[in-house]
Amino acid sequence: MESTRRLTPRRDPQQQRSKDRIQLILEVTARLMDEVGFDDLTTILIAKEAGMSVGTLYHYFPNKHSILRAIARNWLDHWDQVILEINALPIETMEMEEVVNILIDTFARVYQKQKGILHLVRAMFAIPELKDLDERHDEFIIANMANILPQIGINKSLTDRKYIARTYLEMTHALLLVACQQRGTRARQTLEDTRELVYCLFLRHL
Amino acid sequence: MESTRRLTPRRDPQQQRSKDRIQLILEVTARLMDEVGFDDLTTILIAKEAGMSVGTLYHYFPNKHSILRAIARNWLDHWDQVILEINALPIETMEMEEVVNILIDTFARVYQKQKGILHLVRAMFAIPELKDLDERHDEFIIANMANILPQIGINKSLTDRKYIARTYLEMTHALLLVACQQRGTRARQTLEDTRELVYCLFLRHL
DNA sequence: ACCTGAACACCGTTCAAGT
DNA sequence: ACCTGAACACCGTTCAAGT
Repeated sequence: MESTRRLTPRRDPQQQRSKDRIQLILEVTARLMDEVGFDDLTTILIAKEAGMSVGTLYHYFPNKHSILRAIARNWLDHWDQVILEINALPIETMEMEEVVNILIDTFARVYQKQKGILHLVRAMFAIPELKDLDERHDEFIIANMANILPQIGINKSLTDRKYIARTYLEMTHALLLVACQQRGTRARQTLEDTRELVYCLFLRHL
Repeated sequence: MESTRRLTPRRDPQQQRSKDRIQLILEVTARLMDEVGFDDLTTILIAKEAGMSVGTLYHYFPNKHSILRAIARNWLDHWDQVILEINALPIETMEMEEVVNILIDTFARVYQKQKGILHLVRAMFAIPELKDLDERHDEFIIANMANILPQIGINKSLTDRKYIARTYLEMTHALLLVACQQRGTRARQTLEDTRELVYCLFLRHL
């Protein structure tokens, strides 16, 4: 252990009451992140809004970043689960176009589902302590995509497929965030473009 | 004025000595940003490394963010200038492929030129006070791209062209940052992919 | 056993005093 | 006129004392 700071909750909650409080802290933090912004989000404010003292807050989370980390984890875990489900589909039997549709639709839903996604992504990018979470998740998505690619006809080396998967991931990430900030027709149009560009990327590496 | 915080240097430097010191602060900050990271970058450290007291630092910059803002401004200004130069080319006479090549090559050079580009982009994303800089710049690039598009055969409404330009900007931004983190063949491959995807995006909206 | 909040450490910023 | 750095405000974090 030594000087490495803990980023996980101090201890696993045993009682329902504790679990509720942790959940409450996460919800309050996610809400405040949207309301007061990232900079004015203080631990004392979070504690006050959650109806407890700072001390109690620190009883459940070892530091401020670990709260954001827990929110990020929930989101990334959901995403990981979704890619596993896609990977379990009978992809070899499908058209590439259909697979791309499923990928984009599912990913888009993952982004739209998370409240305050823009702030969360910003936090993951800005806070060094959250970088490892983001990186591990990226690698997980990339590994799964590298597994999907040969099933749609991209029979390259694993290294090459991982490389393609990274390009896929970064591109969709950027464009899905744009779509999250748009409404109605425009948002749908961006999804269409994303779909088409992914299709284009895959065709190029066939 | 009232309670709005100043983000520009306190006063325009009149003497060469002052200009040198401002330049020194910017260089030291850019270097430290890479060396100690974003979080451990304190004003006292910057002042010490620049061989002056905090007070003197604050004589030239009203606050910490304004230093990062000045670095960001320099980069964005360079970029703005580059897009103006491209816009001044006889684009109507060129093939779309050639135009895309020039765009990607030039943009890639803008990204590679900036020392610590990843930290800078992170700062622009994370610090709300720098958001307006980024937004104004985005709009400038988008306006110029919207002007270039009809010259390569994309004759849509201004709104539609701006929309295409945003997709172009976000996509290239994401992928050029990826390329900055890669080396040699891989980096070149990412540039190739970016080129191809932009080409694909433009063809789609022809 | 769990909670509180004053106290501590640290960093951004200021300003009275020095040259 | 310019510079210094102790002092102040504020926020993350801790821990002795309370229930």
